[in-house]
Amino acid sequence: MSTTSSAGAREPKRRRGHLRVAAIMKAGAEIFTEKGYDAATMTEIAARSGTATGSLYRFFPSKESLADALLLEFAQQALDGLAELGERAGDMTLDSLAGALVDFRLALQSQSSFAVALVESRGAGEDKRAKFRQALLEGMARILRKVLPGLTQAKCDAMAAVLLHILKGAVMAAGEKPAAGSILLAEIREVVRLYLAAARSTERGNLPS
Amino acid sequence: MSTTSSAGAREPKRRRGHLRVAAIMKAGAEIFTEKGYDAATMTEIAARSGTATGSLYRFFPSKESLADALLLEFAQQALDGLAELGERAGDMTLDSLAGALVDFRLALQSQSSFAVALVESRGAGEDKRAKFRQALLEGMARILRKVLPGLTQAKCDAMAAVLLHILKGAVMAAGEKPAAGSILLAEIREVVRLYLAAARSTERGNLPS
Amino acid sequence: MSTTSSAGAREPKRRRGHLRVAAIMKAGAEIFTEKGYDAATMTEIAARSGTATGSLYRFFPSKESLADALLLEFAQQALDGLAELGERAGDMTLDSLAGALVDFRLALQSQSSFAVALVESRGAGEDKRAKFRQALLEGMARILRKVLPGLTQAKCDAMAAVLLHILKGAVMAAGEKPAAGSILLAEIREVVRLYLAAARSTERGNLPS
Amino acid sequence: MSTTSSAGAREPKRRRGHLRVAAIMKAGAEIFTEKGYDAATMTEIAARSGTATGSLYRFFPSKESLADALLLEFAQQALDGLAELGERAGDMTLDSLAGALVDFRLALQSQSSFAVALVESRGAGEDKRAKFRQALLEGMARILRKVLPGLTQAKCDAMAAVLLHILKGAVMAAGEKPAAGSILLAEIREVVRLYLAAARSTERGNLPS
DNA sequence: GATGAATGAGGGTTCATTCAT
DNA sequence: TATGAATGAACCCTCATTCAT
Repeated sequence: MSTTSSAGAREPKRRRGHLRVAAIMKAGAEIFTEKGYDAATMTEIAARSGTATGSLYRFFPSKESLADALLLEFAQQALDGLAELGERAGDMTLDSLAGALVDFRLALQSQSSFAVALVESRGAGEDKRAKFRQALLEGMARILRKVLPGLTQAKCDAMAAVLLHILKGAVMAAGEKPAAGSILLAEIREVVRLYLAAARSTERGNLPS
Repeated sequence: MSTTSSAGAREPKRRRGHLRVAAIMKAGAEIFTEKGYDAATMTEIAARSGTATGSLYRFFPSKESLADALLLEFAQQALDGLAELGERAGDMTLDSLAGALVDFRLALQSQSSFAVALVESRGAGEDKRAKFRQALLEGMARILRKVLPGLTQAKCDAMAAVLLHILKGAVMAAGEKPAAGSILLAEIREVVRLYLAAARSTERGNLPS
Repeated sequence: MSTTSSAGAREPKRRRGHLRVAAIMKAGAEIFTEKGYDAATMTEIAARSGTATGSLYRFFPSKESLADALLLEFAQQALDGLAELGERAGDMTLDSLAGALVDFRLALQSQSSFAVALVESRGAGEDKRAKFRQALLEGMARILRKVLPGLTQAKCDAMAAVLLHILKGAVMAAGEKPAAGSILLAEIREVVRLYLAAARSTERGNLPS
Repeated sequence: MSTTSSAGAREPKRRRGHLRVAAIMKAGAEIFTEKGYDAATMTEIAARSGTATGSLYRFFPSKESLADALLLEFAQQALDGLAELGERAGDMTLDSLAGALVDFRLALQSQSSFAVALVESRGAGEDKRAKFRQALLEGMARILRKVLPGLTQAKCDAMAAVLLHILKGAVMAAGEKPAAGSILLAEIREVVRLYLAAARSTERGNLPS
């Protein structure tokens, strides 16, 4: 009881804490996206999120830690999205997989366009990004193994890396004027499809079962 | 002879100036690449190039001007390389063109690994980059029109953008351990080849002659 | 009561802010006076006022803004003093007006010795100074019109400018050793008196009523 | 003979040196006038005078020394002009002396408008200016003693200082639009005349002979 | 715990002065 | 001796971070 009540007493605080953190991360995401890591200022992030600088530093003890948190969130979404796609992948044609991959990447971007800037730009934190990248690669490789089971491990890893890169191009497409953009998107989808299809025929040779 | 000697009288200065500029651009390239535009400091660039800050500012009157110079050099190389490739493209199979494109991109990167960071990075100078990118796209589109004359203008432009993006992946490959790297490179070459080949069959439809 | 206490809650901060600003303006006044605008450094002003550079910039976001504030304060005092003198001027003999003008100028200087350096000094902000000077001239002309109503507008304006300049000489007097200084002051007062008296006889001619 | 010839051998150099110095001082005067002491740069002065920085520093080993030389030149002119006026003063009415004094001050300004800025503005070199000012005061006092021989020494010195200050006002007049300017000048001349005339009647009392 | 004023190291840039040529 | 490129201390200003309230 006392436990419960004390927990209850704390709950609002925690909830408030969560709201604060969410507000800060939202503001951070926006401002990092707008200006890049270096040009973003903690003061502005604090202001936009309606937080005092001191409070901001209670939740994120440094600018880098805020960027890290944002990155982590991005990684979470990316990995979750990839895993979820992996579960559906078995039932898909390569064609629709290609589309799904592009959509996945676009969704990622629109949800967390900020993080990309961070992932690309920061000098420090190389290792964190490497780890995240590794996880992404594994997620992608898992999908490939599911839809193209005949591939060697090495081929699978290489394809994962290449696909990840190609998909990044979808973002570029989204930045263009709608007309040109949708053509670009179609092209990217087509490349992905071609790549997967080619891999399938390669696979045939390996897996004559 | 007297000409030579009199020319020599100022040569050392000029030569030293060129050396200085080269050293500064090298250091700038490195540090911009390592840290990005904002986080790079003129002081560090000066130090790494063995120059006093004041001297650095004699050659490049602002941080931005140094970045611009680096970008220009990169653009020059990129555009020249692309143009040169364009001249050879007519005589190539799509296969060898794919290889040549990848090689071109790699050469670009190794010569000017720096500029990428700048081209990607945030801030002012958006327009300069846009212009450069436009030039690059045109160069690529020109090649495509040469080897795939049946393509529509729009398809050509879209392919140019997508190819440019895919080729950027070659850089990633170069950053890997040799073993994995050469596999990755091979994959990218393969994707490019597939993409070109697919475009050629599309083209057949358009150009039934 | 509660009002008082709640007001008091922020009072210390505000009071400290005011003290800070006052200390900064004092230091700025001193150092601008000692070295002139360009040679004065924000670092030294910060140091002399016991403030960190960053804090200084919180209150005055640029060197120019500090100079402006100083100028404004000076202008305020000058204009107020002149206006106040103008109200008393009607009841004064020209003799006591001469003394009052000199005293006014001296008071101005001792309160704000700083601003003179700024008003005189070079650079941007020419217009602000021109505006201020214009206001001063008008204030002085108003006094003259009151005590010498027969003067033409043009004569009045000219006299105002000349008087303002002569009075500036009082400052010079204040900078001398007391003995020589009081003689100088007496001379200046005398010149002013002479000038006013001469204007009055001129005026007689214009206003034979 | 050998002396003569060796002197002759050196003469061209000396002459060239003098030309250089003159060019530098001219450029220095202009640029100090245009921008003030601090904002003027040795590089620009060198460039405008067609001199290499190194050479400039051979003649004037520091920025301050150049300013000093300019000041000295100004002092020379001022003192010479005053002395010359002193010689004519005996034969003049107070009226024409007033005019002559104003003209003298204006001439000084137009010949060396630069130096005023230097005399007023610089923090260092207080002593040099004091010495110059002292010489000026003596020159003025000498004139006064000549035209108003009955004055006490103290009165004379005080008047000299006040007159010098009033005359400075003539510069202000010269800066105005012609119309207003000539009115102002007339006023200043009038004040000077009044001041001198009043002193003469004072003097009468002292010197009833 | 929350607040936001205060801090001061560090960034880009300038310029008086020096010194290799 | 003349030159002008090189030097580096110092300037104005910013902002991540701390701490008194």
